[in-house]
Amino acid sequence: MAQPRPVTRIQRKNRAAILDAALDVFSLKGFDGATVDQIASSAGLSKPNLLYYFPSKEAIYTALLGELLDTWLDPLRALDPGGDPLAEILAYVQRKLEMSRDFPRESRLFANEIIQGAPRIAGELSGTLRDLVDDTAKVIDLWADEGRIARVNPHHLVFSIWSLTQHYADFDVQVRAVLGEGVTDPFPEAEAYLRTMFTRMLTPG
Amino acid sequence: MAQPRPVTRIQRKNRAAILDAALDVFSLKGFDGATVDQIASSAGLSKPNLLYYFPSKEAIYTALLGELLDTWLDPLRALDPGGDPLAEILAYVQRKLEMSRDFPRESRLFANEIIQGAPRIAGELSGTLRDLVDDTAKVIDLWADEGRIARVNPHHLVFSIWSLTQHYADFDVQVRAVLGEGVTDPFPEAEAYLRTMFTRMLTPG
DNA sequence: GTCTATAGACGGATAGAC
DNA sequence: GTCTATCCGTCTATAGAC
Repeated sequence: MAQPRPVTRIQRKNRAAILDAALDVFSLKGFDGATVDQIASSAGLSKPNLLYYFPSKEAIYTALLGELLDTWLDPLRALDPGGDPLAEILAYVQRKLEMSRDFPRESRLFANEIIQGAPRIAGELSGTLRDLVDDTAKVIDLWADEGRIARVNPHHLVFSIWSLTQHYADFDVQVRAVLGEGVTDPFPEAEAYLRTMFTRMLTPG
Repeated sequence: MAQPRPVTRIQRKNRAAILDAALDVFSLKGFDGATVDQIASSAGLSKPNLLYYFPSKEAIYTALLGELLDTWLDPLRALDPGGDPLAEILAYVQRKLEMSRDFPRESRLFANEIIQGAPRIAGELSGTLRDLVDDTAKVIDLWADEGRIARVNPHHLVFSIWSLTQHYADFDVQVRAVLGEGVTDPFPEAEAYLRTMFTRMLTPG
């Protein structure tokens, strides 16, 4: 085995700058539409220098995807089966909406990947993701069995939370165009709307 | 003025084949990720022959977008202010969901365009689209004033209908991966879920 | 670690024969 | 209308000097 190289401060800094720049470009253009030149100049590096840190465009992209998938699913993992059902679901909606507000590039990166057929994370989708959603669905069904929330299709409930919250990141341009110049931040209204929507839908009786 | 050329049957057929192939490729790869070669071979033509019908890649793309925008908004235009409020909204949801089922490529084409900053339809979004949504919002507010539906933020209601229905086209791969191999058609369940969701949310009292 | 220079493949678009 | 051949630009990636 080779000795691990000492990682200098400048290495860490450049690697981070590259991944940040790559997130900018890939999330806006998709994998095929992005170019290494755009990433390099956005990171303040020359193209060969960037390729000194990552062996290929593909390697940058998969490094990004791999790091992101886990953090992206954390809010769902945080859902507590022992908590108050409606409060737990509303908290999940809010966390997801906050991620759309604070990490829109990450949301668009995943959206691009899925729309293009998820060629690089198809395995994760039908593995990790599917298992996690199935577990969550069991919890939701149990809550409905106990009469603590109204009965809903649990898988489609999860889909609806994803689509509603991610919409404000992925379709941000459209949301702002429709709301007009007067609205500088659509998120407070979105949060109130989603809270109302899910409360009315899930309150028993 | 030049005389309009007679349009032969083969011209109409090739033009249609090109647009159909372009829809395949652009919806899957986005504008930058698509190549003229892919479109040409998918249409059964050589690259120079394709460029005999359209002057450029850009021209094919804008021709597609222009033709699609109108039909895409037709379901919203069909919403009748004189009809029963809940029935009108549920009918709109259903028409949009049917479009996701029957025209997923069109949905993905728009999704790609918006995610990438809508460089070619920004004007339409803050013009035609915004006016149409504003008119619809007034109708929804009026229905709430009259107590015929529960009060909701009308703009975000429209956003939620878009995001929930288009999700089943744009994120089709993810939906099917999560539901598993047993589910061949997610749409019947989706329709039932959305009908329940909006009925509970909009029923007054 | 970072650069200039460039290889080699592929992109959009055109010329011109048929 | 359709083809082969090709121009020219840009792409990813590498070689090699410093």
